[in-house]
Amino acid sequence: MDLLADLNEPQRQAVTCPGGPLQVLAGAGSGKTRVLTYRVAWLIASAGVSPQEILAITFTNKAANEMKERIESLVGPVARTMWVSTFHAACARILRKEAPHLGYMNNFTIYDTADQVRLVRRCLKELDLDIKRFTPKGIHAVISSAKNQLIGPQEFTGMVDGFYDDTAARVYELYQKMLFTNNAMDFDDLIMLTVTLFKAFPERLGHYQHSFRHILVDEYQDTNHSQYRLVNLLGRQHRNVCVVGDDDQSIYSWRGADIRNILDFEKDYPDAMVVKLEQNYRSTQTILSAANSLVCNNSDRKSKKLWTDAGEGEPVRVVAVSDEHAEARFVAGEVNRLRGEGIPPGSVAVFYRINAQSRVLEDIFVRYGIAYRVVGGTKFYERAEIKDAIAYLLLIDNPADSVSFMRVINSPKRGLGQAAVTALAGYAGSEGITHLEAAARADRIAAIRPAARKSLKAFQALITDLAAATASSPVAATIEAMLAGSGYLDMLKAERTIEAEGRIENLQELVGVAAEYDQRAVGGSLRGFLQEISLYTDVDKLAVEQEAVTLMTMHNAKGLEFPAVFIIGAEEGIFPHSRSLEEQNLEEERRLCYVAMTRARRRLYFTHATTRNLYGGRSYNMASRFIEEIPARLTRVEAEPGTRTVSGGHYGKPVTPVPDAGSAAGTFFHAGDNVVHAAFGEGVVTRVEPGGGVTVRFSRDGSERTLMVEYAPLKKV
DNA sequence: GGTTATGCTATTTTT
DNA sequence: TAGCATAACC
Ligand SMILES: Nc1ncnc2c1ncn2[C@@H]1O[C@H](COP(=O)(O)OP(=O)(O)OP(=O)(O)O)[C@@H](O)[C@H]1O
Repeated sequence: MDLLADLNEPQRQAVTCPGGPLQVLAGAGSGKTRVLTYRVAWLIASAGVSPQEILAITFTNKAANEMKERIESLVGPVARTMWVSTFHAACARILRKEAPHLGYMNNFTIYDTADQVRLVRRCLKELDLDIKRFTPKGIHAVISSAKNQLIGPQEFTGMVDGFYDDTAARVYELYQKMLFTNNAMDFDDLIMLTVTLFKAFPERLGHYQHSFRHILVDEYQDTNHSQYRLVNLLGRQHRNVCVVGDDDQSIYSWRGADIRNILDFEKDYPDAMVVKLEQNYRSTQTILSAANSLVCNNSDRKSKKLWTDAGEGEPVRVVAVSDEHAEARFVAGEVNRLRGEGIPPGSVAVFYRINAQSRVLEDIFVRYGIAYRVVGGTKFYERAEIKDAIAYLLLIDNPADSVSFMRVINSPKRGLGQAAVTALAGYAGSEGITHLEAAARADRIAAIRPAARKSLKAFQALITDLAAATASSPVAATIEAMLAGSGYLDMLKAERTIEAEGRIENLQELVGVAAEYDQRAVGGSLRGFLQEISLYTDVDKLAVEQEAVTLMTMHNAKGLEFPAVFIIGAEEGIFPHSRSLEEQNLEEERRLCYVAMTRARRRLYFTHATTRNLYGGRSYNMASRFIEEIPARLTRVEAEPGTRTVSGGHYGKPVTPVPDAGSAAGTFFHAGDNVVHAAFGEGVVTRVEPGGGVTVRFSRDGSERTLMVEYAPLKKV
């Protein structure tokens, strides 16, 4: 069987394990994901397991799609009926069928984090609590972590004490009630309610236990308790549970992930077969040794061997720069240099600790003309206009959804004030009807003025009409009709600003996404579309655009690999982040560093800046302790000219100056260059000034301005 | 009731 | 710094 030809011996052993509990605990790049993928393929192709009997769990939707594709390429289209998804998506799929058992409707809405926090805020207000003291975010975090522990509202109330937690418990109860009346669930509910369902309806559990003959979980080190329980319940009958992971790569404890899940697997399944993988197929020996030395500073870990036959490779480069601009310029210059070494920009990734760090990088990349794409950050689906549009669609699909109703009832402005909306909500509550139904009966609500009544009724009619039309029209058409009919598009057009144009473009992109869905999904529906995008994040659409540098947080980098990796902002306070230090999470930060480093195949860089602007203030940071945890023999330490380090010479090695990456104005702009400025438009360089300035004459108004190259949003054309 | 301004605040990581 | 929420104002 040629499936097995792509595997080494221990991998083959894991892949062909006939059944029973199986654990693969192994270091980075040792082929764990490959094992999982091939095991699924093998089960289908050689063990007579039907694809429908397989449940494979991945960490992101993107990883799920990749795995599906890979399996399909190994065993053919039969693979399409497998369940390969995230925990959340799998549970959502189960609950779409089973929700009525729990009193929810099948078309429940899934609230994203912002919706959840908004709902908590509403609960706090309803209970007349001090929002300053009990911040919606804080309370939400408490509720979320309770749910991750499978602690429902009543149970939570019963077990906590102390004023804060008691208050949180009251909010939790109301919050859960509100979700229920809105026919909505939050992310954590997806898992918790699935477990609840299985506990309350054993025959439903039996059904799924029976149908999932094999359960496989990737990135098992980042599962939380509720997910653990779920796997445990589902796997009870066949006991064909295969988990794959690396305790050193557990980086989501703040989201409830519990490293004990993987460490205790053998306790839960004493008969488990345990396979170790020790050959790394990704990185050079230098990178591996560096990462390993680093992570050895953690206690409480299962030590793992890891070797490679890829050779020594280049030293890890550690570069000191003066500030974040110099840092970005260094990276940009290096990206250009790497091209010459056969590493195109598409093979380069830049990782940072916090999203805010991407800004400067983007600025400089634009100026250098380097293509890049940012993964994560302000996400497409979190933009206000997209959320508004989706809220309309959700309301069309689920008239009971009061959060969506509230979101869009006055955007665009419909002449409804606080008073009218409150009266409407009150009426809906007392009559036990939805907000939308209440809008239809606006005439009966005394507190609402005639003009407002009229627009409420019009709104209700709009939504109802759109809902009636959805069955017979493609999703894209529904969205277009909604944008036009609601006046949303007109509102943006009337604004006549750059931002509004951008928003219109975003909405067009949404229509595009829907059109793509219409084409692809046979028997597609508005509901299907909404369900698909409700669990969708930007990481999932990380398209393999060639030639663009990838910018993302280290968390997003999990599971990926790149020939060259830059880890920027390697400074105390940033990485490790000061907040993590406060919370005693140094070891998790170190694991994050380990994950980031082991994404690199051949080249690895750390940069740290003496000073940087962050949150509006200037800070001076020492180089990250993580840098010092890498043995000096594996690194090459350098400093850009003019860089002074904070603590001075704490490296074990003399510092070699690095040639300037080309920041001087002269190297970038020449008299006669055509340029474009973000605010002033197109122009031409008339003079290059000493000291990093250029004089540009702008064609728009004929003005001449002298600009500092370092700061001006100026680009060659 | 709507608009605008100012005033605040919170800024880690995300399915 | 910027993004949001509330307050003052029209
Ligand atoms: N037997 C093998 N022969 C050749 N290449 C392999 C083999 N096994 C894995 N690889 C390659 O090694 C790389 C890492 O594999 P994979 O992503 O499965 O590892 P992993 O253990 O899941 O990594 P991580 O935990 O770091 O995300 C991939 O490029 C994969 O194609």
